[in-house]
Amino acid sequence: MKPTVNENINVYLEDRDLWTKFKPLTNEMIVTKAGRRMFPVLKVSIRGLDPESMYTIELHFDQVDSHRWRYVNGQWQPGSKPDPPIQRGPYVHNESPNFGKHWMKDTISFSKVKLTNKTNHTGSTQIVLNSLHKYEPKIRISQVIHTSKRGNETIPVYTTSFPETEFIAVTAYQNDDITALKIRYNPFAKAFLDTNKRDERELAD
Amino acid sequence: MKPTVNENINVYLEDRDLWTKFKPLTNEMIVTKAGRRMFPVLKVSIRGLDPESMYTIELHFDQVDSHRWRYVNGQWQPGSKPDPPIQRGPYVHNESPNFGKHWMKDTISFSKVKLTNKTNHTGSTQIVLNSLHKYEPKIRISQVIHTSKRGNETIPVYTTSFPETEFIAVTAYQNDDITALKIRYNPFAKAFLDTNKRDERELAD
DNA sequence: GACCTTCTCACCTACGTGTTAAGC
DNA sequence: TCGCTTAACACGTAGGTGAGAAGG
Repeated sequence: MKPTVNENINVYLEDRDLWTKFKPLTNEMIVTKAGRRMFPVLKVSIRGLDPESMYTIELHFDQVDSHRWRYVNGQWQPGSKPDPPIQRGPYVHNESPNFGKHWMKDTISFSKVKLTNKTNHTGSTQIVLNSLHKYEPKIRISQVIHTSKRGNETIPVYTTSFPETEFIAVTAYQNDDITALKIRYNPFAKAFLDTNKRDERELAD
Repeated sequence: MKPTVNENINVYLEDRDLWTKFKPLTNEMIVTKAGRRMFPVLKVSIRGLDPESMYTIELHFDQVDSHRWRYVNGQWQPGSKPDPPIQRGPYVHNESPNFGKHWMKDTISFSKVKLTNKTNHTGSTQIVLNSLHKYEPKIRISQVIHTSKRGNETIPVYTTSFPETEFIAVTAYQNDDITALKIRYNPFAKAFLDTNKRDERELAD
């Protein structure tokens, strides 16, 4: 059985307005030992798959250059040489494998992926990145073909990436403007939004 | 392609010790408008699947008799005639479809299924039951066969049920002993466990 | 009245945030 | 010292409990 390579596959980035608020400031994503979720969350919608065929969807993080970056005087500057690269598998979306009609039904969210700077992770949700290196998320769609009674083939049929979602991995935020945007739009950081509002009120008194 | 009907499939109930605490008292499960999780949670481990074949796993609730039950003087008594039966689809485990090797890797938990007494539900996790009727959970394993470019067949290959997990659906607990067991073993009910302990301490003072 | 259902509530579990101080 | 990382923390989101009063 041959893969149904559909020439009409398209992957659309959701929440593009939000991503474009971060992009011009150079976005940052926290990495921790246990793993930290991304914010904004990467979400896509997909069209053009064969509804009855089976697909697996993966998220990669491509290192976009060969620099270790430094934040100096409010500016990101490329350093001399990068840390040794990390070879790790991609994050496989937790609803994989599934039918084309499933993937096209609703927006696909990568909210469960966790970014970490520690190897030796058992969980399938953690992805290891080098801190202070620049990455670009990439989506790969592969078709799952049942070739015989004893095997399956996973054949890439589409790959795309989103420049708007580029970021530098950090262990603590460097740019205060990035921190402010994270607090403003991430519901889980509402504690700090309320504090800011209270401060404003106290200043007004 | 023919289904790989494996004669060696076996499904084992997990947490059997916990279930057998409830069984002799006649277990009860709450149904609510929004849907209520089961406790204990139904968990199984599966062996004997073909690792490379694809399966879907479903949970049914078989009505085990034709009675509407009543709790009178600390005893469950069968009533005369049951309410009209509800015809609804099964709960499909959220990791479906998936490979045999995936299902056999870890214990499979049905923690997300929610029991309700209201029809007209949009969610795929809610299962409608008749209150005061007796049910027995049943697991069905079906193999997914890609028959052609434009279709899949889902063929049942194994079905089993667990007498230990039988229960009567209720809108409020009838038997205080059942309530006590739920509080004792369900972490989400710890508030009431602490209250009991505090009461005991206050009595001791 | 008796029986069953519904709703609100306090109190938990579980975990996602940036902050801050300490560590290296 | 400086740059970066770690761990504890307060404070949110999100949602799972039975209790108890009210409703039908």
